[in-house]
Amino acid sequence: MMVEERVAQMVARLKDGEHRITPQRLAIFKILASSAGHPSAETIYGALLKEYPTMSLATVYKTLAFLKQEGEVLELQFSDLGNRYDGNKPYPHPHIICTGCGEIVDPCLFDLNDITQKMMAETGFTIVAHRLDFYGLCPECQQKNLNDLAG
Amino acid sequence: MMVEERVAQMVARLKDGEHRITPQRLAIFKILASSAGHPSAETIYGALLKEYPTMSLATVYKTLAFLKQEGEVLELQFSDLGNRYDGNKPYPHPHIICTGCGEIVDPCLFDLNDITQKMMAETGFTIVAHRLDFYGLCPECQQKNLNDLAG
DNA sequence: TCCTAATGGATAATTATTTTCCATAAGGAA
DNA sequence: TTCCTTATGGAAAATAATTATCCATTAGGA
Repeated sequence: MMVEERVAQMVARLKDGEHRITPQRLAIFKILASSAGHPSAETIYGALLKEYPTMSLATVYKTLAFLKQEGEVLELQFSDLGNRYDGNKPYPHPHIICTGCGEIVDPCLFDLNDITQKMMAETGFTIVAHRLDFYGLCPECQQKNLNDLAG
Repeated sequence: MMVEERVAQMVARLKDGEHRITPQRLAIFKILASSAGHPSAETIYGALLKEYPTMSLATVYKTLAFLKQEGEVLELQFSDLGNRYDGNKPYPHPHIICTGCGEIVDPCLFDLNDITQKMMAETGFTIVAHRLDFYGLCPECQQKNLNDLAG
């Protein structure tokens, strides 16, 4: 989906819910829609400061909480890296996290529907979401490690 | 594995590494080995206070960080629930988390080896660990919801 | 028993996130 | 377009989890 398309989608959905579209919110939507990675609140805040010098971190957090509640953003919780946000695919999907540089990548999708069904049958839970993260070193960090060993 | 067996295992491994076995550490090992659930640092601290009135939360955190580094405990990070610890199966395995009561259950195991192999081939990452969490309502919370609606 | 580095505990510090409170502004209504 | 109401933004304080500091204590080998 194109960036403008995704932004328009967020705006439309929020208007339906009788929520206001403010310049600050729109700016945050744009950042989320145009981020390939998974920015933190702090990263989003930093990217907005030039255009919105009065922007407050609290506003970023409020907007993220709001988008999360509306199902328009996926929150990935990390107590060490800080939480990260995905506004492009706000539904469960796998991630690969580099333990070297902290990069978070979306691999091609595959779904866990079959496994989820089995889990529900086995445990009696009603499962509505999941999270699947793989941890390792990205190609760049692997190379860097080799160089460090050689040098 | 029996509780004593697991505790003995932790003690043996730490002694190998030239680490000291103190009464406080031993007590934390026992709690971890005998917890079916996934206690938080605070929960472990609370359980120890009766026997060790001078126990400090810092000691619990230090010991958990130490066990994590030694690969004897699995840390599950949650920025909202607080981190939880699993000293019985300190290796990646799936969890089911109840969004109602916060309970964390281990379903029967299945492995993601095949999927992990595919991920590595696709992305070029060297994957060394993963995390798979399912979110939903446990049977008790489902029943409670029904009762709330009826009442 | 002695010795010494590792450890425990009280406390302060950090860091991410949330709340408060009030002035401001969005956007529907007139 | 102007007005009005109420949601929102922003500064700052408050929370809460976790980590670091500092020093007295103690585990456990010599």
